[in-house]
Amino acid sequence: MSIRNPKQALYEQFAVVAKALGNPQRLELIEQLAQGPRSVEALAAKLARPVANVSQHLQAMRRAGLVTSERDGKFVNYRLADESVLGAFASIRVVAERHSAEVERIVRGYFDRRDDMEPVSREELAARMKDGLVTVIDVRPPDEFALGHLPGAINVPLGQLEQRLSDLEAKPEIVAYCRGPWCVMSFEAVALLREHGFNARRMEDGLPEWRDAGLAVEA
Amino acid sequence: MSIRNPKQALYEQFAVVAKALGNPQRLELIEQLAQGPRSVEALAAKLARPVANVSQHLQAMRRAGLVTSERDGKFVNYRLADESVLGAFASIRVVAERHSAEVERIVRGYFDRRDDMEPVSREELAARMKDGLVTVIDVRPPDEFALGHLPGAINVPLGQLEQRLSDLEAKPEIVAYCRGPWCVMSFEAVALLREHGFNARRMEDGLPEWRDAGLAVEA
DNA sequence: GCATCATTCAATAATTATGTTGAATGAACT
DNA sequence: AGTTCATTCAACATAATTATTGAATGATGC
Repeated sequence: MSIRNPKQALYEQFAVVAKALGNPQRLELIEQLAQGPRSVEALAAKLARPVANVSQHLQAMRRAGLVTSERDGKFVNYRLADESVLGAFASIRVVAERHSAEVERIVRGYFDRRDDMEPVSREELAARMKDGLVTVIDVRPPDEFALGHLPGAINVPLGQLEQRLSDLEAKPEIVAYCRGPWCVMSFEAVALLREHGFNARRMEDGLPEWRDAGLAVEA
Repeated sequence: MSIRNPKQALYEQFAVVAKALGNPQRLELIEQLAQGPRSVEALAAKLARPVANVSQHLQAMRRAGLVTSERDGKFVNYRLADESVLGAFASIRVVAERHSAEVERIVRGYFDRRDDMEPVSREELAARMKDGLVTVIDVRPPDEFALGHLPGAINVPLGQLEQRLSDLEAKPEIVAYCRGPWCVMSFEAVALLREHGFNARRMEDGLPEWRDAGLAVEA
């Protein structure tokens, strides 16, 4: 029976989606796109990869239904198809975190040296923001900040943090966040702030997760 | 990509997991394993694939952390690593359902065909039986079958149908019947057969009506 | 029209994934 | 010890994926 029954045909389609997620560069593109729509050129610059290569990966994701594209002048802007794409990314990350010895090794080796940096959850941060007890800094580059950030957050790109320490208000606590749970910049920011005597922590998640949770975003 | 920062290393690990999900056969194995632990042999039988092939897919999934295996006598039982694997499967399915035109096409085609499960009338069936164009299956329990059935019909109780699919002759069409026009079993039988790629319909009436119409009955 | 520039395409080469076959392994049973 | 049998391995062929390069496309602005 070389006939393909509908069930198998469906599995093939599901596999197409999973395959489109099965590449580190494409996952990185997804994380970038989670910040907002981007042109091919901008993404290529972020990943430091050839434009043609990024374009091909984006097209592969478009064929799988992960992203959509729209021409704007001479640019083509890609964006995530919807939040379910981030959901799939997140659930894959959960599997990897739970079952990949390699992930544990990497995480312990790189992140856990600083795991006294207990992260602040979205909910806790939202509550403390309301009470005005916290200064929130967004350590992402200005272009990403411009496309959306936590209400009241101030943008201090990591590279400028050290020069701008004196600008920071001395509220009881400073919370730094960036692109997502694995984004290194917020770790480095907190490390630097603590070095200079600030009471600093990082938010557990990044802006995409904050937005997906239905919390307010400022533009 | 010769230097690999920890972030990229993590993306690579996430990609390993997604890649392991990016194959229709492995997705089907996951669905089977969702029912409970299974041996390689049992899975190979279910998927109707060579044992060595299934074994390799299972090992690929084990390397990615999706499943675990445990020896039990001469069998090796595989099981899902945990429920997060099903979560990943589900979230991929959601993406596919929302964004794949192909999935929509398959689903619509499949259900439409189910809806128009046009029954075969007694007269039409009798004619097609004479021409040898049709395999007739009686999905009632064996005791009822023994008391009388359509000439040439084979008895395949509904519960055994899935295991005995390979026994079925590949005539142009299969017609299932049971106790009467309101007997659910023939509906289910036809649905199952179509799922597996057979061209199947149900007879409008059951055996009593057939007999009452004066048509031949075998005992 | 013509030049510019972001994006896409096409061709190539290298790597990886997949399925098939038959042999090897290793536990259980006689 | 030898046999059986589920599973795994190894070798091979084929197909798919990926990165790279340079050229083609197509919208924009002069």
